[in-house]
Amino acid sequence: MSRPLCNHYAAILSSVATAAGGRSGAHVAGAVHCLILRTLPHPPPVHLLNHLLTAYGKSGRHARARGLFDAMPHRNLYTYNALLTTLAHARLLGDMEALFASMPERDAVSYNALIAGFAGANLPARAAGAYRTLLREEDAGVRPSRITMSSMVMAASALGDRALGRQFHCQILRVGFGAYAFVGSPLVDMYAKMGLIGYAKRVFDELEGKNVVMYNTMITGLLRCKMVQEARQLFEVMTDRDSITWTTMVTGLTQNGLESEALDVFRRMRAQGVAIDQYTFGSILTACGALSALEQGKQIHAYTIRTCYDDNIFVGSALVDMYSKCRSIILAETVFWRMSSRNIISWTAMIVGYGQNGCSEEAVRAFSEMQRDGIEPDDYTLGSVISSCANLASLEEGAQFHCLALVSGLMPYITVSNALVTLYGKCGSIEDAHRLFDEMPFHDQVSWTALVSGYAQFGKAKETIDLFEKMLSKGVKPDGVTFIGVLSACSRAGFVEKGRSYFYSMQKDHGIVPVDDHYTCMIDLYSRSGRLKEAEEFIKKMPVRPDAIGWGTLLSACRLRGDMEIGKWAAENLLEIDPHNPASYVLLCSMHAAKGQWNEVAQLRRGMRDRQVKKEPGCSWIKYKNKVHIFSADDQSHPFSKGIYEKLEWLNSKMVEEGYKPDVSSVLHDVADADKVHMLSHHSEKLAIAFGLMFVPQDMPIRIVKNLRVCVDCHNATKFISKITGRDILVRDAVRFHKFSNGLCSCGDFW
DNA sequence: CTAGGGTTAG
Repeated sequence: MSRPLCNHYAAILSSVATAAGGRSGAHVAGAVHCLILRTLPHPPPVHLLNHLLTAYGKSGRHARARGLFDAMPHRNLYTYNALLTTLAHARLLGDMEALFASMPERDAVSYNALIAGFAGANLPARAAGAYRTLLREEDAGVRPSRITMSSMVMAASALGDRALGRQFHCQILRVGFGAYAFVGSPLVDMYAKMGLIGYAKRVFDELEGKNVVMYNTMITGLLRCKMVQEARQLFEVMTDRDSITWTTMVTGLTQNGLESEALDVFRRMRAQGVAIDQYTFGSILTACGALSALEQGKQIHAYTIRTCYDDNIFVGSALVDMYSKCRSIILAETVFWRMSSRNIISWTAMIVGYGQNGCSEEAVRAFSEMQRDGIEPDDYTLGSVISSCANLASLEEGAQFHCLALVSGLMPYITVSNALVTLYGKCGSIEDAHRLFDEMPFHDQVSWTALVSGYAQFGKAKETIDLFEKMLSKGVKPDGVTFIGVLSACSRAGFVEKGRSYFYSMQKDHGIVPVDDHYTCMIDLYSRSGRLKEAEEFIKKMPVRPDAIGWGTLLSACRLRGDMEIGKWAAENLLEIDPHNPASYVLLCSMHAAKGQWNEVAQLRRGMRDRQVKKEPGCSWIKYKNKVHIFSADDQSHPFSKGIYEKLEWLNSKMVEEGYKPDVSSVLHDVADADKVHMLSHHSEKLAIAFGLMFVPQDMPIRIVKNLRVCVDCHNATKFISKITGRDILVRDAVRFHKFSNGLCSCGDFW
C-alpha cells in the first residue's frame, strides 16, 4: 500500500524541484509534507524526505529545509548534499561552510555545491580554494566530476580571468570530458562573456548531441556579442525551443535596440502557447518602455494580472520602469505602491522614474522614504537621486547626498561622482565641480561631459572649449550631450564661426546625428548674434523642422531685435506645432506690446482664452534654514512681506541713483508706463532677492531659483543690486545659470 | 531513488 504512494509523492516532489519552484512550488511541497506525515508509517523513508528537502530548497524555502533536516531521525549523504545545495543557492555561505565541515563523509557533489556557492556569490578565489582542497582529498577517493569542472569554468568566467579559463578548458580536454556533455555550456558562456566569441563558437560546433541548454547558451553569447543575425539563424533552425530560448531572444533583441522585433518574437511566443514567466515579462516590459509603447505595455500589464505575475518583484519593478519611460508616472506610482514588497531595484525604478518625468522633489522624497524603510541605497540609487537634486538646483540637499556618498563608501562609483560633478555644475558651484572632477581617479565620457556642460551653463565659453579640446586630446569620445554644451557655449559667447565648425565636425568627425537640441543650439547661435537671416536660411536647409523650442528661440531673438517679419514666421510655426504652449503667446504678445500694437495683444489673449491656454505663473524661491520661501509677482503672503517691500523700495531708489532704468518692454499689459514700472519692481525674483539680502549671512552668496527665464529687467536690476550691496547673487532660471557679482553677470548678458 | 548547467528587473 505505501510503496506506490511513496513513488507518487516522489514524482510530485521532483516535478516541483525541476519546475524551479516559486511560491506555488513551496505550497505543493508543504502539502506533500503533510500527506507524508499523515499517510505513511513513521518514520518515512529517508529518500522521500530528501526529495522533500530538495523541493523546499528549490522553491526558496531554505528555513523549511533546515527545519526538516534538523527533524530527520536518519540522514545520509544525500540529505547533507541536498541541504548543502540549498544553502549554497540561498547564498548562506557561513551556514554552508559549517555544514560542510560537520559532514561525516563527502563526495564530489558536496564539493560541487561548495564551489558553485562560492562562484555564484562572486567569490571565485574561494571557489578555487575549495577545488584545491578537493584535489588533496585523496583518502576519500573523491575525484572532480564534470560538474566540478563546469563550476570552475563559471568561477573563471566570473573572475574574467582568461588564462584561468583556458587552463580549465585544457584540463577538461585532458581528463576526457571531451564531448563536453555537461561542461560545454559553461565553456561557451565563459568565452562569450570574455568577448572571445570565436572560441565560444568553436566549442559549440564541437559539441555532440547538443541539447536546448547548449543552444540557449550559444544564442545568449551571440546576442551578448551583438551578433544578432547569427543568433536569429540559430534560433530559427532550432526545433525544440523552450521557454528560455524564446525569452533569450526577447531579451537579446531588446538589448540590441531591436525592441519591435522583440515584440514580434513575444507575439509568436504567445501564439505558440509557450509558457511566459517573470523573465519574459521583465524583458518585454523593458522593450515596451524603450519604445514608449504605452498601449502595448498596458496590454502586457493586463496579461501579468491574469497570470498572477503582477505582484512579482521582478515584474513589478519592470512595470514601474515601463510606465515611467512611457511618461505615465501616476501609473508607475500606482503599481509601485500596490506591490506587496519593494526592494532596492523597485525603489530605484521609482526614483529614476520620478527624476526622468521632471518630478525631482518626489524623487528626493522617495529616497528618504526608502531609507526609512531600512533599504540602503546603492551607487545606482544614489547617483539618480543626486541627478534629481541637480535638476532642482538644490545645493543643500545635494551636498547632503555628497556627505552620504562619503560615509557610505559609494563615492568611488563613477555614477555617483559624475552625478555630483553635474550637480555642482548646475548649481553654479563650478569650482566645486572642477575640484571633484580633479579628485576622481578616472574620468569617462559622462564625467567630461558633466564638467564641459557645467562651464557652458556658467557662461564660460573659452574654458568650455579648452576643456572640450582637452577631452578630445585625452582620447575620450564626446557624445551628443557634450556637443550641446560646446554649441551652447559658442552661442552664448557669440562664437558663430567656431560653433558652426563644431556642428559640422560633430557629424563628420564624430558620426553624431544632430537631434532637436543641436538644431536649437544652432538657431540660437545665429539669432543671438543678430544674424536672423542666416538663422532663417539654416532652418530652411535643416533635414527636419525645428521643434517648439527651436522656433521659440528664433522668436525670442526676433523680439529682442525687433524683427517682425521673421518673428511672424517663427510665431506661426510655433503656434502650429504647439497651440497650447503659453510661451508662444507670451513671446508674441511681448513682441506686439513692445511696438505698442495693443489690438494684436488683445487678439492673442482672446486666442489663449479660447484655447484655454494658461500662462505658467512665474515664481522664484530661495532656501533659508531648510525652508523654501516661494514668491510670485506682487506676492504679499509672506510673513515678512512688509520688510521685504521696504527693502525693495530702498533698493529701487539706490538703483536709480546708480543709473538703473526700468525696461518696460517686459510688461505685456497696455497700461501707463508708471504702472509698468510698478509691476516690474514686484517681480517674484526681486522679492526673493530682497528676502535673501535680509536673511542670508553677509559672506554667503544668495541663491535664487526661478521657474521661467529671467526677464530683461530683472537681469539688469540684479546686476545693479549686486554692485550696490556687494553681494554675490546666483540665479538659476529655467534654462541656465547666472552669477551676479559686482555689477556683472557670468552670462555676459546673453541668455 | 534523491544532487549539478543556460535567462530576468533599476
